[in-house]
Amino acid sequence: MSDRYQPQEFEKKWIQIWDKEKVYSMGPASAKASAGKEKSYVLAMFPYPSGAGLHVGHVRNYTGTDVVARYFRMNGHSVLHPMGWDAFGLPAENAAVKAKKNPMDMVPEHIATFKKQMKSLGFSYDWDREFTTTDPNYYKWTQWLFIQFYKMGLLYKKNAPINYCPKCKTGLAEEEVLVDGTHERCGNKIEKRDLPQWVFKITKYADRLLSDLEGLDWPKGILEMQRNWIGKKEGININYKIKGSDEVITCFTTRPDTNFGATFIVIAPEHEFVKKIKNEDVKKYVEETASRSEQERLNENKKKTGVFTGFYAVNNLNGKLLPIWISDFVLSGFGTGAVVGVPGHDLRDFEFAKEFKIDIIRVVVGKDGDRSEITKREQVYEESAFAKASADKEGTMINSEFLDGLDIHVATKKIMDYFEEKGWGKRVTTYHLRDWIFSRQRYWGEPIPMVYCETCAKNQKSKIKSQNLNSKVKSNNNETIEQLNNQMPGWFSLPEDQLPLKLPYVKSYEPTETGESPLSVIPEFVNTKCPKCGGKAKRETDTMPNWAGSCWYFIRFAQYQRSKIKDQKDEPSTENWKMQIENSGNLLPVDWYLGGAEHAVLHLLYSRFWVKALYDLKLLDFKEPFLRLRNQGMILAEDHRKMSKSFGNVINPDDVISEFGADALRIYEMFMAPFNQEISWATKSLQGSYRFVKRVWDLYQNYSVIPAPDQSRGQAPAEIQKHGSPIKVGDDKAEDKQLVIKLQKTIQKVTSDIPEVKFNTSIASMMEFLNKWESSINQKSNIKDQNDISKIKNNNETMKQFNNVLSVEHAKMFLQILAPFAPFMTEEIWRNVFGEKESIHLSVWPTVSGEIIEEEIILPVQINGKLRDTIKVQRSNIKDQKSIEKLALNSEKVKKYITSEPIKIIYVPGKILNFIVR
RNA sequence: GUCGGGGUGGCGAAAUGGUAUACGCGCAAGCUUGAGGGGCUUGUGGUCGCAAGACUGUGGAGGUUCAAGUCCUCUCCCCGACACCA
Repeated sequence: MSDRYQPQEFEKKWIQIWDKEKVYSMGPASAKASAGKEKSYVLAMFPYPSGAGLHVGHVRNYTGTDVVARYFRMNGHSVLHPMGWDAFGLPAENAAVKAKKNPMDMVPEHIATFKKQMKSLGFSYDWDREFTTTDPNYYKWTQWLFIQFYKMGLLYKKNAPINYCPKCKTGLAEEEVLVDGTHERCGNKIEKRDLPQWVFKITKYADRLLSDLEGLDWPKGILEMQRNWIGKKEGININYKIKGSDEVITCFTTRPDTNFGATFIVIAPEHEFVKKIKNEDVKKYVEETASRSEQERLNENKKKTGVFTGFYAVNNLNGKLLPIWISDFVLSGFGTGAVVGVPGHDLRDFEFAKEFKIDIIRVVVGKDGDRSEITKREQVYEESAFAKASADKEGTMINSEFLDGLDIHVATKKIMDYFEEKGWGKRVTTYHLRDWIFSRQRYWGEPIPMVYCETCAKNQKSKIKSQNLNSKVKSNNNETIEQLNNQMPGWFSLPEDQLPLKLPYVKSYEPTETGESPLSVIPEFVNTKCPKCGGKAKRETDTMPNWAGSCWYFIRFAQYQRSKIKDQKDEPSTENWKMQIENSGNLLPVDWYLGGAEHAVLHLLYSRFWVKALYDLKLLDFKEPFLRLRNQGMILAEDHRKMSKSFGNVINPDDVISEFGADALRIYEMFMAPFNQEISWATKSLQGSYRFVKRVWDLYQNYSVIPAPDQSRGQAPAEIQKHGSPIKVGDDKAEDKQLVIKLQKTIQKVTSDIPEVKFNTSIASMMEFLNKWESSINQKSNIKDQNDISKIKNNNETMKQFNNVLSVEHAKMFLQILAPFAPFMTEEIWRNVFGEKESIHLSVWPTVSGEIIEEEIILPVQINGKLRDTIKVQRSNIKDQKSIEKLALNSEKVKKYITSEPIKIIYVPGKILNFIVR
């Protein structure tokens, strides 16, 4: 009698045994890596441990990652598969505010829940390496890194606009601002306020962040999003003299080829030149636009607004006067904040010209014979005046004197050269990427390890003044720490031995009235000694954003070995950092990084930036953190909406596990759809996976009650087991050959699918094998009446012969390829049914030797490309076209369609036979 | 608007240019009566037909090829990201 499948009973047991046996701990990495093994660093984006516990979406991501990790582990790689907690940041703080607790107290509780859930799912993490970003032992290093970046000149402090809610009197994070520009809590309009902020010079790395994308094995879409975010544009700054003034307006354009078509200039309301205009209309317009939020401007979208300044600029090319306008459609933050209007070939310029009745001149015509020229005034404001030709990035120049007849790309180059020769313009590269505001006026983050000393600031300032009399401080990208200090007089980083700068445990930590950090009202925190003069000084009270901890956590997993290397020093210093990297056994960088696409830009960009900076500091010897990236698709609720408490449609993994077991949940989530695809939960489909798991279980239970009938088929020799014996057909006469061939194919399929992240088809192929295995048993038992199968299955004596269809050795191989997906059940069978001493998860992945030996193949036969019949062909015969043709022509179905001598016969060996008849 | 990803049964989905719909769900019939989302067997794209079988079929229209879901051209629709970036 089969033992019933009761996963709840044995899953708990294996969690404990795996922990005890340290099955998934890699131990000191340096030792293992030096053993000449290939390494695989397999990482899932670590979670923010919320109070809600693990989501089935987490389960999907972590299971996929776990399958990959287990696969490489069984394939002999040295696998690093860690887990930790990203616990700083706004969500945690908000949750704590709501619960009226300190996040410091809540985080450990949440982590405990997450960890318990992860263990119940059987993820093969090396828990020896676990840490949370909120642990001072971790963030002392985050702070240390901040200091290194500061010292290399990557961090500076300046006034920058932050989101501020006047009603709540507090600074806000981007995430708290809704799309319509209101505060998510009170619904009030958000203002921008200038407050001093720490800013990261990420723009210095823009080019490298862009070009290094080349070598990454990432989803195309993510690469494209990063490229767009960096937004490199090559163009030219053209200087226009203002008539009757000494002033010059510089416009950035990527399309100087159209410059003969320029009819106006527009500057942003924030442009420098605006301040010099004394004109009531201008003043009014600028005030109006300032009072409207960026969102409002966008919402009013279609209609262009603007005001004429009364000034004209001169187009150097033809001496034409260009009226200078002010409009909020020109962004002060991009390019030079001034645009030359070419309404014939830019949609926005066109709309503007239409609105204010400005001339439209066409200077590019399409290649498709569209040669209409706009000359007549009446035509000018017709839609047709806007020529798509140049927007489509191809066309030929007209009305442009020496450019006439040239292709636009040739013309662009030529006129750029011309502008530069004449000294009217200069080629420039601009980026969409901005420097990264790194300050948060919030409690729940890493304190920024900087101190401000007023006394030193005064001294420094006077010193700079005297210095400046002699030599000017050059501002370039290679500032020394002294030069930097001169730019930020009075600011000092904490000495290394003062790290960690701990976040104080306090009762009240809610945002303050002034928009300053809550830490600023804690005197014990603020007041300190100046690291330089020893006098009174004040600490920086801003904290780091939640990105800080996740920027380098993957490095920490590899380098930090806590109990493993007892003498490992962990006090932040360059020496200790380098020592820890050396001891990390070349596990870095990350080989497989799996997670949601929502981090396409920010987290992935910031991490890449830090790694490059660390490379420049010679603290790392690689330039990219994540070599391979794969996205997991979201799981929606059964009703196709997002899972949410308020909808009441949340599936809790704990409930699923207690009902179906962790293996069934894992199999289902891997089988439900391709890994990267969004999918709705379906409990019905989960049952199908449960059924599969159960059927596998039942089949193997029959082995448990029968001692291996034949010693030679029992335990494979230990040697072979160690090195993974190749599967062979025909060793065992009793076996079903066709079934063994199917097993070979299944092993091949799963082996090639897992590294391609094709978990769904892996499982499908194993299901196919199971179907075949069962039907083979049915066949062998000569069951005529299918209804009796269940009766017979309960009879041990009858079952004995059924087992003969697959040898113990082969039955174990199937178990092995299933093991990454269903770790609990396979382990239970591996040890209890087959009596193995060591975990199946440390066993060696089965291999398939040589070609698959298939005696017969089924060959489709077509007539005129239409399938008419299939014929069985001996594999040995496969290259003999003549005999195969003959065989095909024996078929009645084929004969029927061949009424005359075939004109042509196409034969692709083993694939297809196609007769072409008239 | 720009970029990216997609359109295949009732549903989730498979298919190095070579038997379209594997695998799973659902459904139907039969069996098993331990029928409170239990098990087993068989069937299941559409149309016509008692059947054998025939025709048709991967959003649409063309094309390349002995052969197209797959390659090329055009087009329609859906999803995601960015968006007045000059």
